[in-house]
Amino acid sequence: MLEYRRMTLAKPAFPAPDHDHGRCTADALAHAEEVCEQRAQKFTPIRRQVLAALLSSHRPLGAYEVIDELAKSMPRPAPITVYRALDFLMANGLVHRIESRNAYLACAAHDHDATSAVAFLICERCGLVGEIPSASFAKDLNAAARSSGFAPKLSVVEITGVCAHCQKAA
Amino acid sequence: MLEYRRMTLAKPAFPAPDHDHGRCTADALAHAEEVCEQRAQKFTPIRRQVLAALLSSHRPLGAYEVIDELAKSMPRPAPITVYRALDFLMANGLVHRIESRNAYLACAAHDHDATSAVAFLICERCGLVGEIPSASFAKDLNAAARSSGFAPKLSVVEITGVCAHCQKAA
DNA sequence: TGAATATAATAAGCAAGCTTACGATTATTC
DNA sequence: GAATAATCGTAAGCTTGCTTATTATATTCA
Ligand SMILES: [Zn+2]
Ligand SMILES: [Zn+2]
Ligand SMILES: [Zn+2]
Ligand SMILES: [Zn+2]
Repeated sequence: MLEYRRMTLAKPAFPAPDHDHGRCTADALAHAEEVCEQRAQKFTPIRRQVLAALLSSHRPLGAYEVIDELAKSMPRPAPITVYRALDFLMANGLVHRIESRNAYLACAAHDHDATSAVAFLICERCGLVGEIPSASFAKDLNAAARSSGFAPKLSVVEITGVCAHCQKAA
Repeated sequence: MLEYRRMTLAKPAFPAPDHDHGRCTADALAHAEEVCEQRAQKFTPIRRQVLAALLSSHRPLGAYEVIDELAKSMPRPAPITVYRALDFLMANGLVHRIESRNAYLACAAHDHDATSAVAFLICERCGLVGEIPSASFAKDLNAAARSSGFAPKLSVVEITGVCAHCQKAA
């Protein structure tokens, strides 16, 4: 029961419109610090700022949108600066790349391991993106792949649709 | 048994290195003609040529690669020309877009209905791409999505890994 | 045949994503 | 404290993906 609560709390499938986003952001930044310390990686100001920019919403941002976001609070960074930070954050499992959008999303589920597959739920109305743990389907997916002798490594699973909140609003 | 043969022939999960690709291409073009006729759509020369370019390999090609391919046998087409053809071919289920590559792939499984989800197996060694029918996993995937109230519409499932042939070659 | 529609060619351009090159700055390490 | 490595800033540029606008060519059909 405790385990169940912990899991459902730790892995919200989709960001609820009324969640405490300040807390949500603070937690993510704290988590990032922790991860970097554990791995002896440097969570430098620019890396923090890029992550913070992504955390400002639960929407994936293109690299140039990140630049625009940062430009609000500092001298406009060059693309390379942002790409370097994004590479770092992705390498450490703090940011996901949404392939179908060429965009980047701050990881909101700090408990899946960095290498494991994640599926994304992308709402076509509000643009918010949720993560669902791969456990529930990766097995079947990988089995289907392996049935033809294919050795799966990395899975991109991105589901577009309408989130619960936007359905009600319609 | 007959049904089984038909299905495995019609839905090869991954293009075998020794398959009769000439036949494979001819079949696909014939199928395209058929589909267009049934739908009263025009399978014009440029559309045919773009499809043929994509069929030249089982690799996804970017729009500019398609242009390069066409340039070999005709005056270099403008981007817009190719994009129009690609849009047409996608709308009629003859071509898939591989989101994680910003590239286009000729559909090699002429029997899945145009709207249903498909998963792709992308070999990171040889670059070939196979399709697997969604049936085997779409159910679980959609169920996982719906469990959080999300109404899934379109799924992008792209699995990178190593194909059977490249595993042997290694 | 002539109007309406669909398709294609021509020309130009924009925006996004990403990279290369190089010098400056900061940490680490010996 | 000098050498090394990691990080960052600056400047420039490349490629790809895709669009807009306009004119021309077929097709369809009344
Ligand atoms: Zn939040
Ligand atoms: Zn929504
Ligand atoms: Zn083939
Ligand atoms: Zn291969």
